[in-house]
Amino acid sequence: MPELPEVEVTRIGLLPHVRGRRVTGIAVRNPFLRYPLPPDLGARVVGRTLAGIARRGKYLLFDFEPGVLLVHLGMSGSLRLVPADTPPDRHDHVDLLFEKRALRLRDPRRFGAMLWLDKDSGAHPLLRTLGMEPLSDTLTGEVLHLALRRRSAAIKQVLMDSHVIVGVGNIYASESLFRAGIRPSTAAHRISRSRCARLVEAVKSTLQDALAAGGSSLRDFVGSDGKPGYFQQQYFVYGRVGLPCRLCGAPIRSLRQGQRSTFYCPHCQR
DNA sequence: CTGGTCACCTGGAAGC
DNA sequence: TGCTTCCAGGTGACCA
Repeated sequence: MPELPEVEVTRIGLLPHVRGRRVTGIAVRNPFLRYPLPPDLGARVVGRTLAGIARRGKYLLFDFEPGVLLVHLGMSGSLRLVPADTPPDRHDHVDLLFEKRALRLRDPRRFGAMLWLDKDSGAHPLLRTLGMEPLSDTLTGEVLHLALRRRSAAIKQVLMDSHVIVGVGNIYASESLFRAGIRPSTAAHRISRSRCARLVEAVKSTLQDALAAGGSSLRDFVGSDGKPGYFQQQYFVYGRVGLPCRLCGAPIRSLRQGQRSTFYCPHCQR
């Protein structure tokens, strides 16, 4: 999916256009996402004013005061604002109508989600168990070192575990480990305190750089304005198997971890 | 609790 | 050209 930067780019892009606006209708063309759409979604949001959009991990939280509309983009989801009369594509499953414009959810693979959470949305099972926000001050090298103590799994897989840290997906896990100079296969609990500090800085800088570039243009992703991001031009390792490392020239290698591809430089990462 | 595997779904690219 | 196989941003459920 869109990882944290792409989700945040979407949030920031939408916010000024929809905050304070009233939902005038909805259109559901296919309610079968990862979870079925709530049958009463229309009754919950139509006529309500959107107070703001928050983000927790890769979840977008549309605040309608009495409750929250939770949206997850899965692997292939995107949200865009289009003129309300724009003909839908075959994977445009849901529209939230705001007067003359539609906030349109497109998701070819349908791994995404759209749910209604009543007050106290943070207590929802999907949100309650989430780990630390990587860009918050909560995440420090010390805290990460502690969190990794009982984890013998490979650091790449622990980095992607949303119950530890949220928002770091397959692309940014590889990129962060490259920046930190750490082998993705290293057992998490064998990483020293000082290397954890370096890793935390690498995760933060990777996500921030991606955010500044407007995210990555993924196969199925476009930002809320329909424009692509450019961060993929800055990838050090992701998708670069066989190509020379941008720092040392050694050929980038790949391996499989938990049925996902990992990329790393055998010389820069130990 | 932890780690490993599977499933969910569609489409594009590569291989034969 | 057409069919088959593999691969893709996520993550909850299930098992040992």
